[in-house]
Amino acid sequence: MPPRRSYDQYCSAARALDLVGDRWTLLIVRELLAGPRRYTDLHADLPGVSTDVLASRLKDMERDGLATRRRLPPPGVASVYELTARGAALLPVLQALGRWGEGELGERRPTDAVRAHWFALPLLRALDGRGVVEVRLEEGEFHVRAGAEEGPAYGDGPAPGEADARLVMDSATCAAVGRGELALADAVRSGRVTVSGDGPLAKALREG
Amino acid sequence: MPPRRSYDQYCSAARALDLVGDRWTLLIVRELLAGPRRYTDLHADLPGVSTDVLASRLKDMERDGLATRRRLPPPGVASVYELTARGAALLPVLQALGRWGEGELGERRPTDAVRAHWFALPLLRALDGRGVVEVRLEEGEFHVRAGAEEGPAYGDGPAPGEADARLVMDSATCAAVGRGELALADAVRSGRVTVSGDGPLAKALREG
DNA sequence: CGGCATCCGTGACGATACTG
DNA sequence: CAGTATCGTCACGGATGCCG
Repeated sequence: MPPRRSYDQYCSAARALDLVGDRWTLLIVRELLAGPRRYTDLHADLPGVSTDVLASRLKDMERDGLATRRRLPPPGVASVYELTARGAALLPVLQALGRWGEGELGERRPTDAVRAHWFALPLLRALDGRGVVEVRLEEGEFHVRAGAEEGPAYGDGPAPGEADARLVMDSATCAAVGRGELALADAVRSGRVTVSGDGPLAKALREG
Repeated sequence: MPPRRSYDQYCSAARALDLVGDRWTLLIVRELLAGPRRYTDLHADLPGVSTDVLASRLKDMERDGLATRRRLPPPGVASVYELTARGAALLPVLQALGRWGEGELGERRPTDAVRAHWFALPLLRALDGRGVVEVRLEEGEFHVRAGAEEGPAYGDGPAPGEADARLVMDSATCAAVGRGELALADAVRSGRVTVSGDGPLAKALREG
């Protein structure tokens, strides 16, 4: 195992890039912010990454304390990767990158892959700690745990526990809310978002 | 010229990494946040970058609208690179990376390069818009333009215009203030920072 | 079948030398 | 001074094979 390549600069940003500056690393973090994932899941949701690079990145992340590998309880021989607290602390980095990248996003290109939970990252800011929200788009369903102190920040599918609100919208609306162009309350008012659930958040959203 | 390599994901963070995810790119941005720089300056302050990679990154950044090349007025045939507004908007990304990387920074390694203005990036947060401040460390002098709407966020040497305060401290103190572990006012009170200048900020700092 | 390891072709990178 | 040219090396991407 060769020693990790470093920029060798006494600068915290350069040190961060020593750890997460390699190709694919931050996108793996984005995936794991959605909760524990198996190797095969990661490979499926990161089209283009080769098997050896994915394995190598996961090893690096384990060595560097960003992720851990955990055997799932029987039955099954599966194991999952999940972020450590240190790894999860990269959320602000991904948010800053995402905010900056919004200007470049534009329309979806035919070659672009999409996963529903990729819409969760920008929503996390827009919801600003207002609880656990489930969202259904045409592309799929995901949930956001805005303001949750521990555990994954978002995830695929319905929320594991009780959600504070369920929202149905299209991806353009979801993107606009995530960008902050459209307040969630306004989107509900204009009928672009349908709210269900009976938590306080759901009621507040329905009643404007 | 080969088409730019892309992750091909409909995700703003992935799009951002398409543009700034290559090795050295964000560190070049960090350098240019200190103001216009010549090719040779960049090469000198980024030990380890090869000449062709530096030239290639600068071309990419020009093509992508992150930086522009400008001929300096005669005499001299020099030209400088400087960030566009789009490029300067990467400041939050570098700040997020820097904040995360603080935990890894530790003591300076013998192989680590240091430049005075690398200490400016974390200070920008700690000063929180309190004006133009000049700082002198053993490693050199730099200035921070906290809260400045336009122009470079920081730079080497004394500030081009009038500074609101001048501070002398050691690099450990500077790093602690940048990390938020030590309030600037407390550092002044304990004598770890010497304040000069007669602007309101300098007076406020001296008077506690 | 999930989780890699191996092999191979291509492109990116790093160091040095050289040029307008 | 500001790059381009060259070259060896390494990282990456794709395919395939192995092994529990």
